[in-house]
Amino acid sequence: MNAEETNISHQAEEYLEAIYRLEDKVGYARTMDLSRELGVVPGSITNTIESLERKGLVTHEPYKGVKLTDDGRKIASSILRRHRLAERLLTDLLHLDWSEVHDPACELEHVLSPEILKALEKTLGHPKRCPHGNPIPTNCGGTFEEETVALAELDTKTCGVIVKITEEKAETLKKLSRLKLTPGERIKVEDKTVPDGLLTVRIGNKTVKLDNDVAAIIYVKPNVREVKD
Amino acid sequence: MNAEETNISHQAEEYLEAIYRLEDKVGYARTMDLSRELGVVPGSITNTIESLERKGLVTHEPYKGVKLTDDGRKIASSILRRHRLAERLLTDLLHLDWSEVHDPACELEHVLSPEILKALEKTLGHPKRCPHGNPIPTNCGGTFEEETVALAELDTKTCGVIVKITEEKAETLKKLSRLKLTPGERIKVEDKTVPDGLLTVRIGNKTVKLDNDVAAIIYVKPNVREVKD
DNA sequence: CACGGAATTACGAGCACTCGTAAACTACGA
DNA sequence: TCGTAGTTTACGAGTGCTCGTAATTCCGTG
Repeated sequence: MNAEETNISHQAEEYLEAIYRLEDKVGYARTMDLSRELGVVPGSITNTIESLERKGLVTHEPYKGVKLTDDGRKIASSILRRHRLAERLLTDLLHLDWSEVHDPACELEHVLSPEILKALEKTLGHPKRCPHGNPIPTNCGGTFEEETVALAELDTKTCGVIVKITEEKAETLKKLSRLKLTPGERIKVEDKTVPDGLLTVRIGNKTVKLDNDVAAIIYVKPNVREVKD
Repeated sequence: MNAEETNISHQAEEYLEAIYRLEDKVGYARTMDLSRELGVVPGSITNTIESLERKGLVTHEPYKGVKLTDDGRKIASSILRRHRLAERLLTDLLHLDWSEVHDPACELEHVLSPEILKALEKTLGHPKRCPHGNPIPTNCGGTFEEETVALAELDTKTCGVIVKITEEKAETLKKLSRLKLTPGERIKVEDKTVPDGLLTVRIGNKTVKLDNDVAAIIYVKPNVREVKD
């Protein structure tokens, strides 16, 4: 059935996942980005990328960037799928907070067999998004992306519903969780004129100030009252 | 907090788990048993055992057998705990059949953090046994063992309730599952006089013949109508 | 066109592990 | 006392992977 030896190490899976995420977010994956993302020195990145290229999972144009091949994208989206379903397992079934499920899901994603995944997806009711609001790739590798805009780019005095948070650092998420800045919540930009990159928003019945870098990872669907799952 | 470096590889965890199971079942763990259990040549077993001994996890009396130390037992029971809770996750929450959860649980057991485990146990309602009926070690390492007897040793014409199945080979379990020979079911020995190591039992409204080696891994609580969880 | 940041190359090295082999040894029952 | 199954010993070896270093090369910009 499967001609090629798909012998991917866990670490290689992490590489593919990171590339996928970066392509998703900024359209390309550069050495430096991967280096930062994975906590590995640039030289090592290039080396490992080369080995992934030998396996036909990425194409690498020197000094241009890395792109997933079809095979690579298939694997990467499968990993992301496992990752995000694992996150929903942790939130929906084990009732952990959405801000603390990313790291454990990084471990789980490597041990979820297709059979488990199938059962998991069925139990969860075929969710479309992970707890952070990012889309869960389908079994065939497709994703449906909601049209959203970064909170930082929303006009003053406009409302929207938080759709997704595009960063997974534990402490950032914990902060957002405490402020109830959660996917699905209604949010309104009160003031953008404050100097020093601060943004005033209304969430629930509270008003909070946000750093611009935080406002850059929160994506919102503007001018709607709610977002269907 | 923890003085010692607890740096156990996954494979070493499998060793400890196997030793624990064997001690439980027959009271000791010999090289050959481990060799069979783990699919590794006897010489290698002794080698690895020696490294476990250096870590203070087992004691090894040459030509006598291996025993877990207190430290080793602590780790082993924690692994078994993770393993069996993982199995219940798969059966109770993901609705997989109890006959097919052992192998995936072998993978899961290595990535279940204490936090996940705690949430899992709470969600499951603090179960006392795995889907095969074997006791789940508590957080402190204790277990409560039901008093049971092997089906093979039950007298003719006596009834009992299946408490546990003490083997985890997928095909054996699948066979039992198909026959509804499941923990919790009432069973009655109809006939033991058949030659050739066959045993006739009544389960549900059917009568089936069992090999003696199968009857040896089914443990029963005799003369009761049901077993509490 | 020179400069600085980014990327690449070509190593090496370490590691941690795991397992197998083959030869010697022990225990234990016949 | 002997034989055999079980066990230990002492190696080696592969292997697979991952990462860092350091020197070089490329690219775009001023």
